Amino acid sequence: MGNRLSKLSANLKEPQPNKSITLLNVPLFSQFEVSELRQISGFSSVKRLKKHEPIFLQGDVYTGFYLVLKGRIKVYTLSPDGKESIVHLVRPFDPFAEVPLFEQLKHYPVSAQALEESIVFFIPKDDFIRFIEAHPQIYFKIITGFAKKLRELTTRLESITTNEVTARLANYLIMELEESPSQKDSQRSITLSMLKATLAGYLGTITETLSRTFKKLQDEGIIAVEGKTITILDYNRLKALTK
Amino acid sequence: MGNRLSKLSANLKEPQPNKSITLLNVPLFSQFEVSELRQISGFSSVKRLKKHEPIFLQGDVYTGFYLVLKGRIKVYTLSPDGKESIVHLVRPFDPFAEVPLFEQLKHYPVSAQALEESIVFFIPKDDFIRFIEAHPQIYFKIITGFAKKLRELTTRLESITTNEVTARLANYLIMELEESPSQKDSQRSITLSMLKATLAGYLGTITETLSRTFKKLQDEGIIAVEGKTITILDYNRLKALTK
DNA sequence: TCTCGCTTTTGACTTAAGTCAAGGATAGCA
DNA sequence: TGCTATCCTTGACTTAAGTCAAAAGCGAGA
Repeated sequence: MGNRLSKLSANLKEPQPNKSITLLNVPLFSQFEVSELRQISGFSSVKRLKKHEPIFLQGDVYTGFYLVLKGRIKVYTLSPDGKESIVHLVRPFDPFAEVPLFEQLKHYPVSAQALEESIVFFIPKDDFIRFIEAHPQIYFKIITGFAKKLRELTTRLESITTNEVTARLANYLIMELEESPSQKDSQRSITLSMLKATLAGYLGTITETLSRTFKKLQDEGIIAVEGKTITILDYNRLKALTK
Repeated sequence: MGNRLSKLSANLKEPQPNKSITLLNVPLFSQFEVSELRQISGFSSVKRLKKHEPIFLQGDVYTGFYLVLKGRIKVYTLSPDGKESIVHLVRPFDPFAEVPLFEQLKHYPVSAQALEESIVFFIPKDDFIRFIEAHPQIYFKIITGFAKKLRELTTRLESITTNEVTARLANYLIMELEESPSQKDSQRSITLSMLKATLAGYLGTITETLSRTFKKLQDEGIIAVEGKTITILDYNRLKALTK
């Protein structure tokens, strides 16, 4: 395993190879052998992104999809009047912009931007289609990934239509807590990887309302907010707001 | 082709076989030959549903998925306090409850009910998994179907978070008009296949608000509402509300 | 360390949509 | 044809959240 990792890290052309950052961690590719992963990294490229750096814009010609290796990516749309709507917040090892591959779209239907300093892996569509044809086992993984996205979206839709902002924020905080690695119950705190305005967009509200909602939860002693760090003081009461 | 159709209709055990109702119209299966379609109908069953008849409930043991052959199906969830949230409105030839197949779920995560008199096709999960394994070509169709659902959900999420009810209703009416077969611009009218309360749920609002919104559009001379029939009087102005 | 610009908070106000309650309309059935 | 249950509409009122404006906080670079 150590061998695999170091070979791959070399392929990713990382100046200071971080062994934990490799395609081996990507569920989409987890079934493949090193030789096949080499093949993938052969036609793909690594991109380092600064905070807030755009990746592609709605309407750009569709050339392929991405995997997040490190950081956080925001996938969003802008309505004609400039209102931003957040479609996904993508975390490490998950793909984004892979859906258009299967829709004969010629252009990206959304925009994407790095929320923090990030590393992504770009996979050109034609090479990937060729790879799929030669390795149809990957279909199942693609389906599994889509199923996960569908579940996430239906849950969000449900939350936005039936809950008020307080419940949606509580949902989000608990989800972050559960998804974030380690520190199960020790230090129950979350560091936002985005502007509060972005979180507001994800929750289907605006920054002022989010600010007031944070304040309300803080006044009630349920959380403590210090800049981008939110500490959960009373998990049970937070959970109770969830619905 | 006439031959194929009649054989299949027989398989569906339709008392008065409607030739247009066959698996041949189902995109998921459109690539298969008659012999394979026979195999599918061999392990599946046809269910005739009365208006408002429940199909399965959230929490029921997951036994398989469905295809709509005729009618309209509502897929929904109920929140603890009884508020209904509509996940999908499924039209003929589209599948529903197929996502859990790929999530190792043991129970249906949603409920489903016929909105009008309908005919559905039930496909048991174990038989279908065996079929998939023997016919991996179907993976691509499944992916395509999921991609379509993902697009629909992101569009709805966007519409619900950035638009007001008037725009959402306009969106819906135009979508219905475009999706409904024939009658392109001749008679521009829509017949709702559901209660107005259900449509309200789909649009992320409530029946009173929907009623007032219908009235507003009617007062402005954009549509005419007579019971479940909505006639579009001024397509351009309706489209302009869309955003 | 200071500044400038961006982010966040706060306040006062508006508004779209939800709630509650009542009255009509309508469809399905006896 | 009439009855009843369900569906839909309307009115009066409340409320959560959005808008607009200003001040405060903060952070990256000079």
